[in-house]
Amino acid sequence: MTNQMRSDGTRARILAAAVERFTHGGYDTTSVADICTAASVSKGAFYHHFPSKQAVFIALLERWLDELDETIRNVAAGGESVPARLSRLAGLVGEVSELGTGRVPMFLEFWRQAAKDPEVWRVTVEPYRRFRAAFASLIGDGIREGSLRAVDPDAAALALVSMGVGLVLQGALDPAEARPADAGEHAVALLLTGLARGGEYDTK
Amino acid sequence: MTNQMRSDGTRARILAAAVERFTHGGYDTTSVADICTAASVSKGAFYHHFPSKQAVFIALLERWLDELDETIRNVAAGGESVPARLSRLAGLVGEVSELGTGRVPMFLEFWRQAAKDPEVWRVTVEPYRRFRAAFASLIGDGIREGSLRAVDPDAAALALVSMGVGLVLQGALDPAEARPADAGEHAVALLLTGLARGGEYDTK
DNA sequence: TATTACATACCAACCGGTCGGTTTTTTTGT
DNA sequence: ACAAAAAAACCGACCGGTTGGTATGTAATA
Repeated sequence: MTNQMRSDGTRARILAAAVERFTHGGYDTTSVADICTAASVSKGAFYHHFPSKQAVFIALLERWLDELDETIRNVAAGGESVPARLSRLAGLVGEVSELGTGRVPMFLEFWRQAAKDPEVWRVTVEPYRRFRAAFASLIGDGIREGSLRAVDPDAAALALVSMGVGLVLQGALDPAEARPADAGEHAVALLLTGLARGGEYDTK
Repeated sequence: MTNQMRSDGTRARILAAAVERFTHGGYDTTSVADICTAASVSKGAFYHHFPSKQAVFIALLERWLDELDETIRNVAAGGESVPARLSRLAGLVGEVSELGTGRVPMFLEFWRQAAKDPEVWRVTVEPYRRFRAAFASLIGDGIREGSLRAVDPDAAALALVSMGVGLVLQGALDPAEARPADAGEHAVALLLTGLARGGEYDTK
C-alpha cells in the first residue's frame, strides 16, 4: 500500500470518528482521546494529521459547506418555471431533514461555536446569506415572470429559509410529533400559497 | 437581615451569574469557579445551594419554561377575531428575538443538552408541543369562524412555530442581514396570507 | 445551643498537546 | 538491483493546567 493511501485512510477515519463523536457528545465533551479510540488511531497519528482539535472541527465544517453549496447550485439551476422550482424546495426540506436528522446536533454545534469564534462565525453565516440571496433572486424572477405576487424578495427569501431551518430543527428535536417529511411539505406549500399570485398554490 | 433573605439573595446571584456565563461561553466551557467569581460567591456557597453544576442548568431551564408558558397563555387568550390574534403573533416573533437575542446561545445550549439528557429533552420538547397545540387550536377556531382556509391545523401550527424558531435563530446568528424585527413581521404576514381565506391578509 | 449559610484548602480525574522513539515507505547512491 | 539513508506515518508515555466536587472549619442566625 502506498504512503498516500495509508495517510488518506487514517485521515478519513479520524474525520469520520470525529463527526460521530461530536454528534454524540458535542465539541467540548468529546476528547481527542475519544476520537482516537473511535478511529483506532494513536494520538500521535492524530496530531500528525491535524494541528489541533479545533482544526478537525473546521475541516468538518468546510466539508459540510461544500455539500451545501452544491445543494444551492442544484436548487438555483433548472429551466422550469419559478413556482415549479420553488415547489422542488418543499421536497428538499424533507430530504435534508431525513438525511440530516443524525447530523443536526453537529449542525447545532457549528452554530454554537459560531457565537464564540469569529472565524467559525464567518464561514457558518455565509452559506445562509448565499442561500437567501439565491432564493431572493429566484423569487424576483417569479415576480417578473408574473407567477408570484409583488412581495419583497429578500423578506420572502428570509421567510423560506427560516421555515426550512425551523422545520429541520424541530424535526430533529421531536421526530415523533414534528415530522418534517410528513408535515414539512404541507407547511412550505402554505407559505408558497401566500407567495403565489391569487388563490391556491399548485404544488404539482 | 433574616437568613431567608440572605439565602435567596445569593441563590439569585448564582442563577444570574450562571445565565450570564453560560450565555457567554456555553455549558461545558463555563466552570463552576467562573460562575462563583461572577456571582461574588464562594464555591462552598455554590454547593450549598445546588447539588451540582447540572442542577443550576436545569433550574435555569425550568425558569425559562415558566416564562414560555406564560407567553403561550397570553397568545391563546383574548376575545378578538382569530386573524387579529394571529397577527399579534407576528409582533411576538420580533419581540422575542429582540429581547432574546442575547439569550439565544443559552437556548441553543438547552437544545444541545436535550439531545443527550432524556430528562432535559422531555422538559425542552414539551413547550414546543404545547406551543403547536395552542396554535393548532387557534387555527381550528379560525377555520370554523370562516376567517381561515380549511388547512390542516397541525401542519399550519408547525409551519408557524418553525418559522418563528427559524427567524429567531437566524436573527441571532446574523443580526446585520437577517433582522427579525424588520423582516420578521413581513415574513409571518406572508405565511398568514397563505392561511387567510382569499386574497390578501390584512395585518391591521 | 443548634442549625443554617458561607469560606477555603484540597483532590483525583481528565484534557489538549508535546516529545522522543519506532515502524513503514520512498528516495538516493552505486 | 539493492542497501543505505532520508522521510513520512505512527505510537504511547508524559506534562502542565484545569475541572467538578469534597472535607473541614468558621461566622451568622434561630
